[in-house]
Amino acid sequence: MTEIPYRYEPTTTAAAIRADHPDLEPGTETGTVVTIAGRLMLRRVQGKLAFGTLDDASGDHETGRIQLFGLARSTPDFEGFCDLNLGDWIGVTGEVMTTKRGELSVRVDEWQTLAKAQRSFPDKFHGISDADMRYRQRYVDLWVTEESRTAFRMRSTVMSLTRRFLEDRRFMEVETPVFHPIPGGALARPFTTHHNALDMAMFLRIAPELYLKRLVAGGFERVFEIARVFRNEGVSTRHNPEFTMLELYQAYGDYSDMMSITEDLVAHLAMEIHGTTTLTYGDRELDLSAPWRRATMLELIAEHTGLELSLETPIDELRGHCETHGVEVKPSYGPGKLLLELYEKTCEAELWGPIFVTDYPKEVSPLSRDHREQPGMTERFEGIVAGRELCNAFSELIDPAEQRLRFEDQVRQGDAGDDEAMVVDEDYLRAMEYGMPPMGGLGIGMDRLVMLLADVSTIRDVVLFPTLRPEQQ
RNA sequence: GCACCUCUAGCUCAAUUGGCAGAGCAACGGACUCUUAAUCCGCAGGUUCUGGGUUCAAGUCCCAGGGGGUGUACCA
Repeated sequence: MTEIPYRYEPTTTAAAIRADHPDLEPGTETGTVVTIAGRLMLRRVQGKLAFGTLDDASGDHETGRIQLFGLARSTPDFEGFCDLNLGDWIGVTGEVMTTKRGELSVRVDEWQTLAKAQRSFPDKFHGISDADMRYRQRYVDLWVTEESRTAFRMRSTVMSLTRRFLEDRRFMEVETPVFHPIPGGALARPFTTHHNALDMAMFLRIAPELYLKRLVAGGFERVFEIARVFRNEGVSTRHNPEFTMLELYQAYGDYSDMMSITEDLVAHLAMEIHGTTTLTYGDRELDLSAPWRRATMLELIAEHTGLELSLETPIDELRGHCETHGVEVKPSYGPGKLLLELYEKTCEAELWGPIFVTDYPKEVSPLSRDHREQPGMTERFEGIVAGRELCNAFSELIDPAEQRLRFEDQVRQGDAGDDEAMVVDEDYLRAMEYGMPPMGGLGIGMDRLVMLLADVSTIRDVVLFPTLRPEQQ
């Protein structure tokens, strides 16, 4: 039985050794003694010599690995070293040197098993191809699949850069409840749970919006939250039941300020991560540089279908156009909802973008403020990139009387069978009644943003543990 | 939810028309003093996702179920 130490103290990493020792001649002995730790990914035993490849967390499959060089005459328990299995974790102390063939290596002068792999690692060359296994056993995937490590490192970088970007603009990060007594802030079906001591139903949040706006009413003029939200919907390459949304609210701003922040943030992330705002997504090029195109929903419908429509268009005519374009409608839909459906089915997927689609009907925007020029419309926009909604933002509705009317309209839609309609949130109205300043609000789907930056086509490649059915016994 | 595809050794994959389930890697035993997915010799490894059916004979065909993938719907 190998004794496993309780702690181990590496003095450096594979990447650092590489960086510190570029271009050594074959057969060099540097005199530098290091201690490193990681996982044995490859092994080549040749009689009285043994070569291993150790991976650690310091880089990718090129930079984050280093060769180990063991010799029968100097490596303690050489037999044991040769018997190590792929997947074992080990610590090694020895001199940094190059082999006769010039490969930078650490000579194994001392070594220590840190973990035995009791299960055999996947094929060292082919890795894992079974998607199911990659998601269920992410702990294996991360070691074996280079792209997977890269994507999740990038995700972490995106979150970190986003925080810094917003803090630099005087936004304050806050945390609001995940358990909501009333689900609100978005149109979606919630997950329900129950609090035993309080004996009450609770809902996992579908959006942090209403709490964040309460904070602005409370005097925190610029707030943001990177919020895990939960929606009880189907799963797909673009949807995971729990996902991460950035929401921010800025007092005294409006939706045009939100467009600027969105453009600047996305371009900033692209520059920091890729050094350019021109990315490849799938097999197409994507230019994220500001400014993004802006067009109203009605303009886009006209562009894609040739139909000049408006909220004044007779409703039967709108229904007819929906039918022509294969859009399913319910009798309860008003003109606003019909226009939105028409836009989504005929335009959205065609927009490679990036583009801000502006001016959404009041009927489908219960939390946005009336458009200052277009009656029946609100000052709302969605950012569409690569045919997908990336963000949603508006000049926030701040008038409690108007908000009450919007809520009541939602209740009517709910009574008419829309199980995603909102309900009246009296406390939110009370907060408004104390006075809520004009503000702009923005929500960005962070998972989808990372997908764009990492050039992956399924959300499961940017969510560490995506929702799956439990494995059968 | 619906449609299509898929499931074979720990991993990656073969298996002709329905005719004895195989290989590489890993593991295990051995050889090898400069390897780079090391190489060589040897050994072992299976409820072919599950359950039914057709057949002399099923990994293969049929039915039902399960997991996964893709598309579609739902999802601002």
